[in-house]
Formats: sequence, structure tokens, C-alpha cells
Amino acid sequence: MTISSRFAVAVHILTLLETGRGEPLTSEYMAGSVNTNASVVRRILSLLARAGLTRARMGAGGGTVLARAASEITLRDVYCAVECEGQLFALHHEKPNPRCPVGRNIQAVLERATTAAQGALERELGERTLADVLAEVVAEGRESPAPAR
Amino acid sequence: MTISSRFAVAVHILTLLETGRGEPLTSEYMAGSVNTNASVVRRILSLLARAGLTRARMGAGGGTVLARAASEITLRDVYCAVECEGQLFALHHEKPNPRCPVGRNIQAVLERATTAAQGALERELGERTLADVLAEVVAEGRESPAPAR
DNA sequence: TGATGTGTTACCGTTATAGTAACACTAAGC
DNA sequence: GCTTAGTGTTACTATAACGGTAACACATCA
Repeated sequence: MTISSRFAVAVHILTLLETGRGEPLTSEYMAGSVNTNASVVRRILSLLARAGLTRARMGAGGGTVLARAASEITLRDVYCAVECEGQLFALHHEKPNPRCPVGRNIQAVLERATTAAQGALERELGERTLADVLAEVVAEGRESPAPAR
Repeated sequence: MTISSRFAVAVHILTLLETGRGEPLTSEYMAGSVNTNASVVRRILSLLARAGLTRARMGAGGGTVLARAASEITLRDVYCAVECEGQLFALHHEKPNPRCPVGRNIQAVLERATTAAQGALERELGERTLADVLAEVVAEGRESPAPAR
């Protein structure tokens, strides 16, 4: 299976906030860029706020801003904020047969292996910050500019 | 979301085959250790065979054997065999707004980042072979032996 | 020829997800 | 104070993936 698109949307949202340079952006506006519903954006913003990555101001003129500098937020932070479950790999649905030597011990071994793999993934995500992402977005924009209209 | 338990079951199955030392094991037998239905095992065996990791002999007295030495099969091979879709991370469901500078370019940037992360995960899985897994299972068994009955 | 076992298909219930709408609550500005 | 513009949260729906289950055609051995 795949990691939900929440991660992609979260990075998208945070990048937008970064371009906002401190002015709060509304979920409605961001939904326009992500091309989805404002509620979906707010649902993800709720996770990001809970993780301390964003801060919202309620009421008229309100919106959301980054809670820390973009260079201090890694993609790992984002990943952990929106894919909360902790374990990337599922083990067996039913406990394996304890009377089989393999069944009795395989899960402990699998747990070590999958934890290591997940750690490698998170380490890699930790190498990239939101600032890097925005820089790449800008660079990408220079190579393939807006379509003429 | 999480990676399906197919991976865990596949590693379990292959470890069983490894202990079989060349004699074919039946899906019924393996299902007993995994604690699931024989059809589930056969479904996964089908993926493993397609990836060239196992070979089956049909008919009475048949069953499945490893197609190569356990030391020549890494967890990455297993992962790629059963999680075929290729892309671990989902991107946006709907294409982002092309009239937004971020929306227009974020997917290319995300694709690079997620591909790197998935690569790190697969690299880590590639460090461990089925032979390692069996060795760890055996070692684990020495530390927590079978429950007295 | 019968027994055993694979490979595949179909179906079902469960779960996660994303989209959508609704509503209580909050804050700003006139 | 009232209105307007937002957030935060909940509920509902449709869709898709998954695992469990059963069934059946086909292959092979004795």
C-alpha cells in the first residue's frame, strides 16, 4: 500500500505558508492551490498545529502561519506529524502459530528489520527542510515557467 | 497508512521454505504457521514466484521451494515482489492548481524527495538477507525457548 | 483413477481515505 | 453590538485496498 497523500498535501500547505512570509493564509486560499476542499486542508492543518509546526489565528482576518523558520522544519517533521501511527510496516493480522519455531520468533525479527527500514526512510526525510523544498520549487519554476495564457 | 502485512507474511513464508532445506512445503502447512488461510499464502506465493524467488511443483507431493539460496535473497527483493506498485508515497489526488507557482511545481519536488526516501528504505532492506533473518529467528528462539507444555 | 496440491477467481466484511457539508466558536472592524 | 470572516471539529458518503473464505480448473503422483 501507499503512504496517504496527506504528506504531499501537508508539504504543499507548508510551502505555501512559507511563501506567505508571516501573513496568515486561509484554508480557503490554500485549498485553491492544492485543488481540494478547505475542510481537507483544515484537517491536515490541525495535525500540523498539534505537532507544533503551524499556528492559527481564529476569527476574521485570521489564518495560519508557520510556527518556526522553514529551515528548521524537515520533511521528517512533516511526515511524523501527519502519519501519526508510528509503525510504517504492518505485521501479521493474526499472531503466528507459537508452536512453530519460526512463527514463534519471526515477529521480533521482523520488527527489528522494519524499524531499521523506517528509520532509514525518516533519516532521509530529515535531510530536507521546507526551505530546501521552496528553493527547489522556485528553481523548477525557472526551468518550466508558467504556461502562456 | 501502513505497508500491508503481505511483506511480513512473505518473509515468514520464505523463512519457512528456508528451513525446509529443499523439500517442497505445501501452502496448507505454511498457513498453519502463519495462522491464516492457505489461499492467502498461495496468493502471496504467486507474487514471489513471479519475482523469481520461489518455484512450485504442482500436483500431489508438490509444494514450493526457494528458487535461489537464502543468502541471495534480500528483504528488498521480498518487498519489491509483494508491494509491486513501485511508489510508496501517494501524491495529490487531484492535480494542484497550475496557476499557482507552488502548485505548478510542488509535485516534481515531492517526487524527488519521496523517491529518495523510498530509496533509503529499500537500501536498508537490501542489507538483510533471508539467511540473516533465519539466523536471527534461531537466536531469538534460544533466548525465549518454546513454552513448556 | 483417485488423492493431493497449485493457481486463480470471485465474493464479503472491514478499514482507511478523501470529499463534502454543517455547525459551534472566535476575532476583527464598522 | 453586530456582522463578517475565519478556524476547529464532527458526521456522512463513496471509493479503494486488504485479508479471509470458498470454489474450481488444472497438474501430478501413486
